[in-house]
Amino acid sequence: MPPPPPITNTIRRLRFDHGEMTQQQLADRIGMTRQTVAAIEQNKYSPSLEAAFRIAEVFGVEIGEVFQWKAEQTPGS
Amino acid sequence: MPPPPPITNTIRRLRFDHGEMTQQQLADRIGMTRQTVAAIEQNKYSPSLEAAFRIAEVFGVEIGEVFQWKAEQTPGS
DNA sequence: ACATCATGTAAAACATTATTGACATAACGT
DNA sequence: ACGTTATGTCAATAATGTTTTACATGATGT
Repeated sequence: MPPPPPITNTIRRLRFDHGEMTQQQLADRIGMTRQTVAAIEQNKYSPSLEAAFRIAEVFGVEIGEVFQWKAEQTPGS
Repeated sequence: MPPPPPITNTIRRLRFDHGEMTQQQLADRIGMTRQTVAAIEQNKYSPSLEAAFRIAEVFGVEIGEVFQWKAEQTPGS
C-alpha cells in the first residue's frame, strides 16, 4: 500500500452540500468510475490535474477548495 | 504521441517574471527533473495534482493562474 | 425475507506521468 | 575556437493513476 499523498480533499462534504450527490453521479459527470471517485475521496491517491479541474467545476469552486496541499515538511531539527 | 491535454499553462511566463528562473532551478525547487518541467511547460502532458500545487507555490499564485483548463468541447452541431 | 442502492475494497490489466541517460542546438563569455 | 549554460528531444524504464470485474456490508423500502 503506497503512502497516502500529502493532499487532502473535501469531496465528501461537497457532495452532500450539493443535494447528496452520490459517488456514481459525480463519477458520471467527470467521466470517471465510481471506484476512482471513492479512492480519491478516501485519499488513497491524488487525481490527475485534469480530474481535479473537472471535480472543481462540478461543484463550482476553485481547485483549492476541493483539494488542500500539505506543504513539504522540512525534515526538522 | 498522445494528444496534448486540454490544459494550458503559463509556466514559461511565470519563470521569466520571477528573475528568469531556469527550468533546472524550478525543477530543483519542486523536486522534479528538468526534462519533466520542460515537458509540462510545452504541454506534452499535464502534471500530477501534487506537482501542480508545488509549481503554484513556487510562484506564489493559485493553481488556476498556472494552469488553465479548456472545458469539454461538446461534439458540436 | 427480499430487492435495491450507496459505499468499501481488492487484484489485474491498462493508461498516463515521471525519471534517467544520452545527444543535439543556440547563446554567451573568454 | 573553446567551454559553459539553457533548452529541446528521444528511447527505455519506473512509478502512479484509472478501469474493469467482482464480492462485501449497511441502510432503505416492500
